[in-house]
Amino acid sequence: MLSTPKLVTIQNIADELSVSKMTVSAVLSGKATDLRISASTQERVRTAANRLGYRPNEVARALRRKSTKILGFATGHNGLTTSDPWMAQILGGLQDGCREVGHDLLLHCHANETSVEIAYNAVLDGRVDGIIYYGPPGHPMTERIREQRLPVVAIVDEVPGLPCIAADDTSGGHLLAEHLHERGHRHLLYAPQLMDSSSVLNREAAVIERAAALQMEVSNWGKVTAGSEQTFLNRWLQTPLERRPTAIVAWDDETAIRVWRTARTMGIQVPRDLAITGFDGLPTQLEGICDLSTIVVPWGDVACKGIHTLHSILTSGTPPEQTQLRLPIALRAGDTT
Amino acid sequence: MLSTPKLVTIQNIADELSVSKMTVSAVLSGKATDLRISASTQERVRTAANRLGYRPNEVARALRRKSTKILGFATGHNGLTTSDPWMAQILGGLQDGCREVGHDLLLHCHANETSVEIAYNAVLDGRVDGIIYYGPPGHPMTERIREQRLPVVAIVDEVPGLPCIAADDTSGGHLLAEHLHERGHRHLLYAPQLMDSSSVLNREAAVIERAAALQMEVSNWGKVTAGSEQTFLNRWLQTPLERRPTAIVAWDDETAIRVWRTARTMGIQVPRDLAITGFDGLPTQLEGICDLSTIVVPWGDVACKGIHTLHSILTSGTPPEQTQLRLPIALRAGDTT
DNA sequence: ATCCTGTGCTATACCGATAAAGCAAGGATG
DNA sequence: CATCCTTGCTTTATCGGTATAGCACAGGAT
Repeated sequence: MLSTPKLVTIQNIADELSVSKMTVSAVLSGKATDLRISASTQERVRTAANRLGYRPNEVARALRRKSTKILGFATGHNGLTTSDPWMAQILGGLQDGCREVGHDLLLHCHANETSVEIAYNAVLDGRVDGIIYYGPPGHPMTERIREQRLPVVAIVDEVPGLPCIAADDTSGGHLLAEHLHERGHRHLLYAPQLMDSSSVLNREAAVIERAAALQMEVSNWGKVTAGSEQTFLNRWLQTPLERRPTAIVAWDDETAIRVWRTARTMGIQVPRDLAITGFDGLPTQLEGICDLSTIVVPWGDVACKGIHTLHSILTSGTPPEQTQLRLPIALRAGDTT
Repeated sequence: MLSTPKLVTIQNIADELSVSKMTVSAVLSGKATDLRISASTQERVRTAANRLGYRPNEVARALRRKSTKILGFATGHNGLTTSDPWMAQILGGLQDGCREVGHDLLLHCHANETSVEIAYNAVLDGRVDGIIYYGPPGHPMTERIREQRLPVVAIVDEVPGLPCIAADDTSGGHLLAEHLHERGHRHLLYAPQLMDSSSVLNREAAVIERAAALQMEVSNWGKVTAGSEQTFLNRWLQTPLERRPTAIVAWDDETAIRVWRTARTMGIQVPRDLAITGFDGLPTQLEGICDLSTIVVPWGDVACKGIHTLHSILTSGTPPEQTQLRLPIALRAGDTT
């Protein structure tokens, strides 16, 4: 029969040595000098603990110290799952961060709205010390989180009133516009995603802003949904050359790839006739097939820094002065511009 | 200042109503009839609990019941991270399973060997009730896990002495050999990975076995490492036609794609001159570029079923009779065979 | 009048740790 | 010789719940 193994407690060791359990606790938690435990007793306790294979019960500790040393992760973006490619990077970063600050990571990213509610409750239930939140600013829970001053750090997307670690999407948009300008483009076509994400909106705003500053025209024909690439490109083909954008700036890598693939099958020369850019900088197992020009978002770093920020909030009791952070983002010029 | 919010405890409610905390506990944990609490008192307790926003402290409960209702996940495969594409699917399955059985999921998949040790300790520390293990059978920790009869369920790779949920890799290998036989191939070239994984070894053995049964020849030129695809294919080109394998059976999708890509640049016609198959059935964001013939491994289902198995072990106290499970696997015939 | 039974709750202990105060014995000090 | 300090531990309370036993009171049976 498999079952939770019998635990060796501090009391077992105390009985074994005929000392009080406080003595054992003091020795094993390093407070021996505070309580003035003799060297010989310390030695006896440590030996017995080793022999019996003692491990302190973390649940009991957590109850006493009122902290589980577990951090939670919740997403408020509907439909987002751990299978999404950038989520994998985020998870990796969260784990790295947790290891660095000595906490564990509890996942609450079910692909539905209850995720945030579950995570929110997890804090109130004392299951986690704090939460990393990746979701839209308007989620109903964010209001409660602010009101109750719960230890929550937002990542990737800004949430008013909460500390936030994100990528510098604005710089990313600028870099993209500048890059295309350098390559001689004067008319861009932005392919947006209408999602409740400040990150995505920042990308768009920055491209448009910098493009305008560089005297470039920016068109917007609405989103390129999966399946509508051909229609989209047909419209492009039918546009007279003088009014035709020379580059499509997709809101993310996936869209860019879809457009690129369709363009290829339609005989459109990339980047000669049409340049295409993405945004995300995701590695893919098919890398090399399409060397997409894109902005590399440091997903892992954002997540990792988020954990550190959360940890310092929990440790210091107050949010660090710099709770809004934008991590540097870089252009990766590929073959599509 | 952000910090752990002030908790409403059972005692607060008891004080408020001038009843004992046991009364409150009984009502709120549904044991009211056992303890014969009057309907009016029950009502008063519930009202007060709602008004004060009471939530039971899960840590205190966990201490008493000696179960955290948290399950851990550990990988013993060195270098494996959450960014690996099949890991994303596994994580998704683990989460689904956890939600179904009402537990939380704690991650311990750092990309190094200590992952298992950390997870192992987490059980002993009482932080998690049990563990899902994805790693090689020979990991030193697996021995201790067996000895101490810890609640651990292996997934994907078999570990002697532990319950295991895996994909039916053997059937997958058979399907692959049969498929290639049907397409007229009589000489396969197996591109293996030498890794300490029963899953991968099963794939290989099954392909070879069924190929032999179907009178097909199977060659093996060793692994195709990243970068050596060209050398590998040159050897293939230089092999006289009559001794040349007509299909490369790669141990996984990623290798298959690498070979396919290189073959294409070398002007080798796929599948006319050379067929290529993978194994994993991963969705990719570049899907459509290469419609690889592969075996679809139900990673998510394996993980989810693993959670259910672990849960039933913890609940029943004994491993269910059927602790070795192989989930069905399917062929997805693409354009490369 | 006494015993018994059911109702409705309270008291106590416990889960496994830690914080804080207490206390006995021995040596130093006045 | 009485007082104080130091050493080396022990005692008690606490974290926030739950399990178990107990107890006061009312009403019916004997």
